[in-house]
Amino acid sequence: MVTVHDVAALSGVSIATVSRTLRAPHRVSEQTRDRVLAAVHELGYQPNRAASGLRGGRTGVIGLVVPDIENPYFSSLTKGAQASSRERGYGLVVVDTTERADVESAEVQAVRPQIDGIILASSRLPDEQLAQIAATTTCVLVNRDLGPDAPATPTVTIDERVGARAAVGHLHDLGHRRIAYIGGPARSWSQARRSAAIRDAAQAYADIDLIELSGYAPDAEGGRQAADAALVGRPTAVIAYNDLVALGLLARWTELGVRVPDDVSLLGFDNTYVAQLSFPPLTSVGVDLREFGETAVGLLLDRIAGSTTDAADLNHELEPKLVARASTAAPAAGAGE
Amino acid sequence: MVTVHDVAALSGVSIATVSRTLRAPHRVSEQTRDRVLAAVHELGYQPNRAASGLRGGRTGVIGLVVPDIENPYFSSLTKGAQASSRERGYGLVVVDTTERADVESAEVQAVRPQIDGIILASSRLPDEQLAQIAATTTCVLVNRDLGPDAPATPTVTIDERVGARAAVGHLHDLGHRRIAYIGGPARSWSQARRSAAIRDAAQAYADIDLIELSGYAPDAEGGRQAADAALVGRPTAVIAYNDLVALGLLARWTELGVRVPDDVSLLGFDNTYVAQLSFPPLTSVGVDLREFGETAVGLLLDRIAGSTTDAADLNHELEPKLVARASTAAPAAGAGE
DNA sequence: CTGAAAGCGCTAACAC
DNA sequence: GTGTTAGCGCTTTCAG
Repeated sequence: MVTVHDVAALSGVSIATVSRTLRAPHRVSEQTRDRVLAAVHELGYQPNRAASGLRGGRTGVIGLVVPDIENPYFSSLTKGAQASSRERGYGLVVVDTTERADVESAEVQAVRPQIDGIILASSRLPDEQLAQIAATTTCVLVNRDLGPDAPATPTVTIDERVGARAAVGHLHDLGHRRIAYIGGPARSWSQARRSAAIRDAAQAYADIDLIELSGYAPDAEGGRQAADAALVGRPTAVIAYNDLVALGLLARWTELGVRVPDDVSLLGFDNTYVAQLSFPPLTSVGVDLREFGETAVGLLLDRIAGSTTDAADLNHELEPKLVARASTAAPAAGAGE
Repeated sequence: MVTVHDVAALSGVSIATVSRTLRAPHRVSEQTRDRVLAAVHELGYQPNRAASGLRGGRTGVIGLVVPDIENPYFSSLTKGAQASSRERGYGLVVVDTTERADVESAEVQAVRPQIDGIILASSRLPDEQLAQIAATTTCVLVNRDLGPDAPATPTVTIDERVGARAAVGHLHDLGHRRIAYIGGPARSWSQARRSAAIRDAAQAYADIDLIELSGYAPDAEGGRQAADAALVGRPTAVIAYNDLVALGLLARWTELGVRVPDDVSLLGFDNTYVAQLSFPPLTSVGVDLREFGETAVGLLLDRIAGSTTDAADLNHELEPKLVARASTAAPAAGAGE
């Protein structure tokens, strides 16, 4: 392992100068700088982040905590976060909590000493515990907030109302009037917001009948489970809690001979890459997930860099877009009568 | 931040005893141990891994480098690795190289000082560079080797011959005699092994005609591109390089009115979770990917713990299994004549 | 502009 | 068994 001492020896300066050359180049004469940099290059010197963090307080590493890295939603988000933290010279440690609050809590405690800040995505932690972490750590919340009376914590969320309006509007434009919504887990923060938004969006149209179901697992299996119930009210279009649920619905329907979009239109949420994998490809509403990850990292890093703790732009709400694909079309004439 | 000093003060011992209580409990009297542990608990003390690594040489962190975390293959592998390293008390830092050798090289250099070892999955690095890393770092190679004359490096690979035999045998059992293989990128290490294995497996049957194509991108888009060419020789079954390619084939075929498995059977590789998302669900050949990740971590950690550098069991070759789903069936009577 | 020196939190000799 | 002490590699005063 090559250290500052090696570089110092080779370039004939003290270790302090080596450190300065790297951290504050303007405080070193140009010719020493060149000599040091040459030595750094020649030896392939790599500052030891652990040591530098120990002394300087900053570790150069941030954490990203997700419930399930296997979920395409979070893997795309992670990819964006990774790219953007690398670009800004930070390391990223990713933690998969396997959806468990206890694991999340333990892991956050464990990584805290070695990071400058943390991004908690779709945290499963109860409000008080989350508030406590937010109060003692530089952190950014993704897909989650703490209510108005909680300590000011930056959040990045999705504007569900915009998404719901896009979804419902798209279906209405196509001519759909009976629409079913297959909701996710009853206690989920996102499900609560999403279903409320869809209800509101539907109410804006006097002629839309909305059939609401909920409580399904937010994955393909949940979709399969919901496949029969979804069609009970004879909707001409179904909105699924997310793409995975939509894919489950689609698979089971195809098995049963129900055709999409001929018999029923199908629309997913989140716009994950799996929406493009099926046939027909899924119309889906969501933000660019990599960008989502990048935004969260940007917010956190700005905070760490210590710019203004401007309470004004603490909450970033991203606007989802609808990506129309073949799974939605006009209802068959005479359907849903 | 709470340190050893705080714990020492609260429990009325020296910092050395605190450290000992945590690292070598048997070297401390039972009653002091209890006192220290109580203090640790009360203060919520978390050892600072950076500091401990700096002094002790071991950081308690390992690295996992993957080409693309968004790819279901690697996200499942990562999930397994994460679970197993957590279980053994190690932190895991995941690096996504975005398939670029230069990024991989730079990132490996950057994380090296802060980790005890590294897992390189499907490395894009040229042999010499990889050999150089392997020589200077405790590492484990996944889906890649260095040839027989290279420095001894532990490897976890998939036994492609077993997989190919399972795939071809399954199709032969169903009655298929004309089989097409849609290969991946020409220069890929896995593609080279996989196509050779399939060729060998097919040759074991005198009555099988194998049609080989290759050079397609290893994703759904590659599959869509290959959809027409795949059917040119009128095969009754098609084996795809991986599940993503299979899904691309399936989507495009469905679009064209070609039915799976009625018109043609389809079989994927890797057994990623996306194989269960389509309709029909994909028959696929592969190992349990989480287990794959766990195995790699286990190997690395055994190595770090410093057990025998037994050259004997350096190369772990996992046996893939075929998971039969609805995408494969007997060929239609009179097909492929 | 540069060097000497103090210490970040921790572990591993080495004394007692 | 337990405490004292010397650093790990680095940054950062403080002198010069």
